[in-house]
Amino acid sequence: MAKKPYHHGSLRPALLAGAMELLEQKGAPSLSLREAARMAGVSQTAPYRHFAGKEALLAALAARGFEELTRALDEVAATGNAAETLHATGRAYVDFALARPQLFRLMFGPEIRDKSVFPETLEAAQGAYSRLTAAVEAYLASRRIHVKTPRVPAVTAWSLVHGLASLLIDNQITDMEEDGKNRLIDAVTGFFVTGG
Amino acid sequence: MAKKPYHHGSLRPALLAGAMELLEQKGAPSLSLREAARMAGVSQTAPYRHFAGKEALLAALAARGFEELTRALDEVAATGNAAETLHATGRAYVDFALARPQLFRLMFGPEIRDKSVFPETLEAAQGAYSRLTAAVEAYLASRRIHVKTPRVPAVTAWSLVHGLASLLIDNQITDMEEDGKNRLIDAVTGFFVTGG
DNA sequence: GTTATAATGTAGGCGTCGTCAACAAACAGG
DNA sequence: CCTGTTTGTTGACGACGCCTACATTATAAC
Repeated sequence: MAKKPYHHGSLRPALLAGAMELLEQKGAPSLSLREAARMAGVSQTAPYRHFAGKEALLAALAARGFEELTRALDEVAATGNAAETLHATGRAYVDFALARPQLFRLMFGPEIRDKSVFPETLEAAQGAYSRLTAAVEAYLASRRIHVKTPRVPAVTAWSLVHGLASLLIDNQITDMEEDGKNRLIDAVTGFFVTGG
Repeated sequence: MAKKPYHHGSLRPALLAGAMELLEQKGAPSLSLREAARMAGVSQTAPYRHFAGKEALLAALAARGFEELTRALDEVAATGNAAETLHATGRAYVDFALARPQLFRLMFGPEIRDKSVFPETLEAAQGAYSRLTAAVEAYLASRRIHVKTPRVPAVTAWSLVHGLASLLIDNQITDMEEDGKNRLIDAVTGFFVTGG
């Protein structure tokens, strides 16, 4: 029986892993530093050696989330023509939110008050945003549409998929069987490329 | 000096008023029943005579929010042609979110786990949704577009404005002066009627 | 190797919160 | 007036974030 040593050895990753599990089970507000510490088998104040406070731990989780989202967007980035890629990007964004709703809420919600306080989180978020922008730009170029900056179309496309994802995970869209919901997601995420 | 009587007299509205103020200042998670009770000048457990718990109080606030949103949408419902009305409806939705971000977050966020537990809130939410649907339906009719149900276009329009509102109040869209932001909002909310 | 120093973990406590049980005051209908 | 119900109060429980003071271990300079 390995009795536990005074020092954990890799507490920071252990805390992040436990906290990520708690996050996905119960959401950020119900996640407690104390419970994450319990899962790692350390005292309730040990986490403060690795994170400035609860918000800093959440910010680290959010950064991981943005990295995973970025990866998911990259995976569909080279499929078919620009219109298809844009559609697939939107679909991947919504799929990510549906697969990990609590993480998604944390990434975009108010629990992390100012991302600029957490450079790692900010950078990871910008990485994900750049994938969206790239897909929109490529689409515009393929349609020979020229704009000074792609900001307005990028925000439009982002709003569309972000709004759909938010409404879905917050249970605002009800009374649909699974199949109809899938078609709905395809229709909405495709709206930007198919036009009105 | 009127010393306070044992019975407050109208505690329920007083609690709602105080809680609404706290909500808009600090957000739902930081709002405490105890502080609302303090503002009303009663003991910390008095609110339990009028609300089953914190969530029930929040649900009542959310219901008020949906009623105000409904009113705001009704105010722009009869302006100009159907396309203009739809655009104005979207703009009013975003304006509401910007004017009362914490209330907006509460209305659509996860603090109220299941609206069906709070019929007043559910009904108020459906009232607001019906205004959105009506505007979309009128627009489709004006363009002689026939659909079996307006669900897909309604959800599309809703996603667009809801996503934009969410991104704005969660500070995801930065580095813009006020003027540019206003044009951005006009462009995004108009996207549904102007087409891609 | 010994020893100073930094890193990492613990113990205990403060003030806050949501909620519950038990009790007290005021109102309302007979 | 008397009685039952409504509406308040008091006091407590467990959980939380976070703080200070202290203990243990790793690190590295000599």
